Amino acid sequence: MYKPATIKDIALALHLSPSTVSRALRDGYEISEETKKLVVAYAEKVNYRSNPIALSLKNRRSYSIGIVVPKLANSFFSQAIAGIESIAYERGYHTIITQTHDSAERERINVNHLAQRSVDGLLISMSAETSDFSFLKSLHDDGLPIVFFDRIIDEIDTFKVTSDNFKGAYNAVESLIKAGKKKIALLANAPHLSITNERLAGYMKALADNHIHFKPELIRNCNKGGNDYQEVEDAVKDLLNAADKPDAIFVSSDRISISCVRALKNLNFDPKEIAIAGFANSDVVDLLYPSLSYVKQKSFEMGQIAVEMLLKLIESKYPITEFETRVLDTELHLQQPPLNLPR
Amino acid sequence: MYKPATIKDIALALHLSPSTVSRALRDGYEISEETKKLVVAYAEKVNYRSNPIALSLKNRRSYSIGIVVPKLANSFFSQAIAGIESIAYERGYHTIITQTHDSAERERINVNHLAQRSVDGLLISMSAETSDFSFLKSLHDDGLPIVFFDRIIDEIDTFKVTSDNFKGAYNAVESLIKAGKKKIALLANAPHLSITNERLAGYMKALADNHIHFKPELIRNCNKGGNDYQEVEDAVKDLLNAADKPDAIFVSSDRISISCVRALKNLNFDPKEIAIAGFANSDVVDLLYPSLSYVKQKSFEMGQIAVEMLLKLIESKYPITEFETRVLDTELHLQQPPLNLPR
DNA sequence: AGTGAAATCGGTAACGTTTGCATTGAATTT
DNA sequence: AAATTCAATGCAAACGTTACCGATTTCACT
Repeated sequence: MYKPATIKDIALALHLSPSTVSRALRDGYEISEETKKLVVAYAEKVNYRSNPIALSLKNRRSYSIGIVVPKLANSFFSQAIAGIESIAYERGYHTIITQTHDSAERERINVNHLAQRSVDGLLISMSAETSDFSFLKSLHDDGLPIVFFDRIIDEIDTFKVTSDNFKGAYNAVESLIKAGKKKIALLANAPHLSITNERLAGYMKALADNHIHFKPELIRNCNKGGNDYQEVEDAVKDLLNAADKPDAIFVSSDRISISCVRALKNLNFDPKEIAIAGFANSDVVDLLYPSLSYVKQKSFEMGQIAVEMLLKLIESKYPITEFETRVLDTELHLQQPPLNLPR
Repeated sequence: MYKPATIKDIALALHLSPSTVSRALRDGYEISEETKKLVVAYAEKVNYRSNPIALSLKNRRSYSIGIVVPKLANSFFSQAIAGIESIAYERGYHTIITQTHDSAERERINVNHLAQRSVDGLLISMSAETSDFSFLKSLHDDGLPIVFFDRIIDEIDTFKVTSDNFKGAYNAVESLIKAGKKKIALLANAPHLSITNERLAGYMKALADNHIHFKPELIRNCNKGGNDYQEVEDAVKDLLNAADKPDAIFVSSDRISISCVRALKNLNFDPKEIAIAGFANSDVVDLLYPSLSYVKQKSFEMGQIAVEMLLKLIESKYPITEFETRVLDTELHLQQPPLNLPR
């Protein structure tokens, strides 16, 4: 059985008390240089490592932060996590990553598990399914530092980072209009997500500013957030079989954008006839066919900002009451000119 | 400050001792039904959750397993993790996911951190950069259960799961030959990875079986494992600018396959002239252009099998000395017939 | 010589939980 | 009635660490 050396072992071997050893290892001022050297040397020899579990129990601090995202396979989130880690490691924190697969129940379980593992704080992007935030609210009320990113919620007052979803959507839809599209459908995520509504607003404003009448019948919500391909294909089929067939689709969600591309391919639609623009952070969007214009979020930066906010909360001596919601720009990548395809 | 209810709190409130409360909650036979009901009811009321940290300290068990992979953004790994979680949660274990970004140092840090957090076991797929396995070996010798998956190593004797990389490569290369390709280049990952060599062997055997002379000058290794796009583009450019230009490329690594597709696009090669076949687990491979034949690994299943092996190790009463290496089949998806592209 | 301040170290409790052992009281047996 | 059994509960130690409070020694200064 794996049994690492403890402070007690060292104390016993060196005929010292555990407290002296502890202080020597932490370079306490009250310990003589001589003893320190002795202890440090012996600790080195037996490869002593302080036991983080014992420390967590004692200090109620773990120097680790919990991350909760819907899906790791979603590039946006894995990029954001990379951003989080880049800062966290630098500051001496470890990360514990969990995914919810957009299930409200799994989210609750994961969050509670993290809280009890005494993570020092939580970074969370909400699952599409969650509508009851009370479990988070009570943890937050109890003093657990939480920062929301991307899929933020209004119900809890704390630091938040998200993208300028309104503008991102506006610009994408505008680009479609400028390309001559007149009937632009909207394929959206679950309607109670913050990002869904902001992007919907951007879509509507772009239409209005360009004097295009808004038609509710051109909107489809995919409540499973693109986790279920069939749902997306059905929506696309439904839209494109309508009498008043749209000439473009704006997709307001990362995963759904991909599914929409696949649907157009599977349904054999001519890419010339129906343009796509959508949010997408996959690192291969530019290689997809049919190709699309895409709105890319600054996922890595968002992760960095989120974790910095969280560390501010964690390390602050005094309770913080003034919170900020950072909104990041998005990047619009226009659909590439028609491929130079082989005949 | 966040402070959940403890057994002591309950004991105090109910004028009982902590031990009685503990036994009541675990349904100990020595406690009267009456008391049990009382305790359980009160625990429910104050939302008592046992403190996993204290339990870990006491039992030297954490009911959590550590996962170490090179990169979450790599679909293969996020799929494998989903497989791991599906079983782990069912069996009452939690997962702690970390990524190494193919850095040997980060790998060592993460592994040691997990070991000290007293995970009950480790699931690891090695970083491309690692050549010194001593840190793993010593942990394993000390009794930490470890299971390797996908990128396995010979140096440590334990359970392992990987794909039939030989056959996967063989079939892919064979399919290229059947499609009439004669000069097939190989774009490979770092040469000291287990999977690299197995796939190389499959490539060579397929050539030999089809009486194609093996030419070492058609091989390029990307030591950064596709994390550096430029490295791949350079290799592709180099290959295709040769006098004896290949008519196909077999890519023996997931990320590099994607980079290769991108390189062909950026370098403006005619997909008709140069075919690609490669390992790839991205969920959008089928939508890429230029398109390719791809070998898909059973990532989800691999994760499931790996975690089952690990749990066997963890929960076994007696030390296990007979180890198995499972080898999973791969699926070959042939390049789709030429797209019905718009003129 | 006496006082006291450093310097250096040890003892103990505490974090939350479990567990072997001791204790209590009541019920049962002889 | 005394002895024995049994059910129900409490006590204390332990997991590894640190913080507080003392204890001891040395040494300088009056």
